[in-house]
Amino acid sequence: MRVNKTLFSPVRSKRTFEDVSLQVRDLIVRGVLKPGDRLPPEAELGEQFHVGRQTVREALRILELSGFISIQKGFGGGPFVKDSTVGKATDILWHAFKMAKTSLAEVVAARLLIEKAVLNDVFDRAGKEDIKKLQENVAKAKDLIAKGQKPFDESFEFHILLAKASKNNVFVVLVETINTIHRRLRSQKPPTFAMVKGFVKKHEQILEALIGKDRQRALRLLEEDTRQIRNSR
Amino acid sequence: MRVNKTLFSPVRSKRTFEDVSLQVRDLIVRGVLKPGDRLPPEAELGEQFHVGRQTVREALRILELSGFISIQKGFGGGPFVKDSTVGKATDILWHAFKMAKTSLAEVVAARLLIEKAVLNDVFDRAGKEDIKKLQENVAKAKDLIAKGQKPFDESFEFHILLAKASKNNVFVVLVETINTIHRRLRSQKPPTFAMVKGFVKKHEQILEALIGKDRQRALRLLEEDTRQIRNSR
DNA sequence: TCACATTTGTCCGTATGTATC
DNA sequence: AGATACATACGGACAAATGTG
Repeated sequence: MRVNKTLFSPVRSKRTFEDVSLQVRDLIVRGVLKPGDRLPPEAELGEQFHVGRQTVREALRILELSGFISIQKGFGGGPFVKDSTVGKATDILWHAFKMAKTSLAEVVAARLLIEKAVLNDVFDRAGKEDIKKLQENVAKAKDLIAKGQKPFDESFEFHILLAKASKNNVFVVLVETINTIHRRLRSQKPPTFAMVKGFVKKHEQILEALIGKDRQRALRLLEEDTRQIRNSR
Repeated sequence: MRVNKTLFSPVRSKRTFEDVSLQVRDLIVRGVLKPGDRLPPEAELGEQFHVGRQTVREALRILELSGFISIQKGFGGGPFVKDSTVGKATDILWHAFKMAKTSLAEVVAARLLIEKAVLNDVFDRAGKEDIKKLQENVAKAKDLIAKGQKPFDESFEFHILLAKASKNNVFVVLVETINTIHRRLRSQKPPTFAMVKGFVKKHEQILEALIGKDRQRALRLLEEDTRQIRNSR
């Protein structure tokens, strides 16, 4: 009796460009190649790996989409090692949600639950530096408002800083991802000046509650903040 | 004064293969092309888009890595539209966490907080069908144990079913992502038979608490279950 | 401003591997 | 077992972009 090969052999698809991309990826993940490093041009990579240029290009496409490298054309150009890979994951998840016809309400509900869990952790773990960064963020946002500008990025950054104060990198990535998706979902109608002003006001109050160690008030304020964002559609 | 081009022109979509992949991706996202559909072979796609085969191939690489299509070789093969795009995002996040040197403790903490939030929602939203699916899952796991096999996938699936019972697609994706990463982090030491048996026991108790509407007990059991998994390293 | 070198982007022709009928 | 249809891979060629002198 012949062994069913689907049981034992789905391990290798034997595609050369995958092999090449995996080799380069490992060099980056293991830190041999560091952010900012320039890889050899396509032709030279082909010589070193003993493969054609087309194969190299397909490997580079994979690495580029995965966020490991960026590519610049022309003199002095070529593939460069990038530092962050979160953005591309956000992009893929965004399309995954879109395909699954995920509603805005679902995203808001998920965002609220996660940020509440994060905030709860922040109360136990935040240090002086974290508080300081949050204060600077709010101060900058208020400054921009005073100048008549919308502190859109600062308003977004506040939530990232909160996640960082939880001292858990997973939360930073999750909050970044979900909030980006949330922002994209309602991007057709950007918030008005009054709305952003309301966000900053809430952020200031959350920060006060955090300093005053008033956990329940902070959680309630965060909920109001998120619902405020939801209604901005 | 010359306008800084980084302010206005980061829109560059000058690359043909990006254009091609975007066009095909939109057809899939908008549902014109549905899961299981077979796309024309590379040569024909090249003719329709008026581009070369290499350009088509690079576009297909992007779509493949993004999880929108899979590619089969040989007669009757070609690019096929896939249904789920979550797996690739998980892969990218996994490497992102790895590069950021995220610890197992951080992943476990994040997983626990999210699953507790999800379980809390499940108490309000789960219907009869959800309970039934969870019961079937536990029954199958117990059955495998009785046969002396490790119900590894079932033990994983239980948490996905819980997320689905929350009726929020975002949670399904998040739980799937984090749990997969958690599993990979401890994959060097797979759980023993006794451990998996312990998981299933906890799952059964959580299900009982869910049916009995004992929210606090269910949350406590979930915490025990997750900590049990952590200790299996 | 004008070449000029470097490197990616693109196309074509061709050959080989692979899965199905 | 052989023909077919498809992806995979190579090499050559030229265009386009980009920085240098």
